[in-house]
Amino acid sequence: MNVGEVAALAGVTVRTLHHYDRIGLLSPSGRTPSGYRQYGPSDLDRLHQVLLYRELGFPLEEVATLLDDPSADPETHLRRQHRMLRDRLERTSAMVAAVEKEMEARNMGISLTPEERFEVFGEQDPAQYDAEVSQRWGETDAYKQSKRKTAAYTKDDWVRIKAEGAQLEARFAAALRSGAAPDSDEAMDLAEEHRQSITRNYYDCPPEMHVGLGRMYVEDERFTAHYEKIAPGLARYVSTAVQANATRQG
Amino acid sequence: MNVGEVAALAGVTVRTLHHYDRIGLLSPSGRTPSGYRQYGPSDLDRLHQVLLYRELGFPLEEVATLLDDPSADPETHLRRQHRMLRDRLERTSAMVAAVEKEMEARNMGISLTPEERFEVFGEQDPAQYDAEVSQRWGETDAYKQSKRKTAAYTKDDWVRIKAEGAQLEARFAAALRSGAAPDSDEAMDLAEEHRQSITRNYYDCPPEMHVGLGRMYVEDERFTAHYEKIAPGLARYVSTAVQANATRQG
DNA sequence: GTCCCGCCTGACGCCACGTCAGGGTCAAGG
DNA sequence: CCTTGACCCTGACGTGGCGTCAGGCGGGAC
Repeated sequence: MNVGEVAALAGVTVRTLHHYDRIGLLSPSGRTPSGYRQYGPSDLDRLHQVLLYRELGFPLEEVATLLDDPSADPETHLRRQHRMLRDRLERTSAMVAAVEKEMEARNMGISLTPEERFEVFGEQDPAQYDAEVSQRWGETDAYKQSKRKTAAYTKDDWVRIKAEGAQLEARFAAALRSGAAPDSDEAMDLAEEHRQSITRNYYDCPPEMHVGLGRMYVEDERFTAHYEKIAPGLARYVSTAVQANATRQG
Repeated sequence: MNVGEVAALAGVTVRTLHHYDRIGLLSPSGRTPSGYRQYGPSDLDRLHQVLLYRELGFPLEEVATLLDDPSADPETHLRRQHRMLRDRLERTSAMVAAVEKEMEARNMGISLTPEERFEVFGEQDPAQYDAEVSQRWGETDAYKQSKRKTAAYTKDDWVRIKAEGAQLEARFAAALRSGAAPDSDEAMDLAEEHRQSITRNYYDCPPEMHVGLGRMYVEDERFTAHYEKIAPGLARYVSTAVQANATRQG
């Protein structure tokens, strides 16, 4: 793909891609003989990450160091992005609430105190995550070692986590074959186990979010295919069990 | 208040306030004999608006024209801010969902198409609101007249809307005095009427949001006072009725 | 009086691009 | 085969929204 196509796809300008090339943040993996930039799939991956981090307010230089850090795998980035996006969601809804409060106050002829109206503009600090951890732990050797260790851990655990997932899927399939209803205790318990394993291994996944994942298993053909390959009807079975489990909990 | 205090309150730097003064976006209403900037309550109001619009991505120059537009009263700004913040909320949760999808995909060894991953970065365009209406209506005289008319309307209707609100509150008070339970049909109907009047006159207010407002009536002392002045116990009565109505609808 | 903090006004710097300028490239159509 | 128009290239300068000194005045606590 050449610049124009990538730009259109990603919703940025050509100039932006030129800029990212110049500062070494994202250089296309190839060039045509005539000098045209040629972007490959891996470049798109990287661009995606760049745009996410940019959206989250990181300066480009920091984005580069984040993405070039060899001790940080894609999962690390996704988890960080997820956490920051959820923070932002919270902050935005606080602002929505503040504006609603102000509207209602005006509606009733009440006026709010300045402190109140400004409180939503408090600390945000985009780079607080690195800063925070550096401040708390210092850039000591212990901290660095722990960081390396965690990175190593993740790689070691990777196989185990994958196996754990596969085993759960197998147990789901067994339940399906045994004729247990998707809203039976057995299926719901499996769903709950699934949710908890996500929370343990990846990110905090409350039942509500879990239901969203479940929906995706039947709505997105590739996720569906993944389950159907294990046992026919499994995608819908898991999805229903997840939903039943969430209802049971709520 | 002098710069430092305002800066601390609003969570911005002194330099920022200097800048806003220089470009004429926010000049303090007074100066001490020695030249110190003196900010009054109205300056804080304006600063609040400025920060909201800035947060929403408007360039400062546009913020100035928005806030200096004599045909736009505070309610107009609040409604616009509210709408844009809700848009942003939607967009952010879409991004959260996208990241979750990606995590889940990786978890299952599925890879997403580039289009899919970039789709959340589609159009956003901060100034789309003005642009949109200008494009659709053109900067014609008809458009300008309609704009003036709406502004005039709002001012004319203001009295009616206020009266409508007061009347509703009186009917709530009557219901309370008559001994009707807050979750009686009578009270819930009043609550529904309240919600619909907000939707008609101010902003779209689904039951869920309405419950939030109701909570505020008992949690914020000034809102409570407003209702208690009409009839003792009215704040909690209205709040409960609103919640009952939302439950009935949901 | 003096010490220190806070305020003032320039003036320069920086980031993430936007916006020309001047010129090569590529594919479709005449 | 040549033109035409859309697309690409590399400088180079401009811009918005401040950050960051530098040099100097104001003010109140001791």
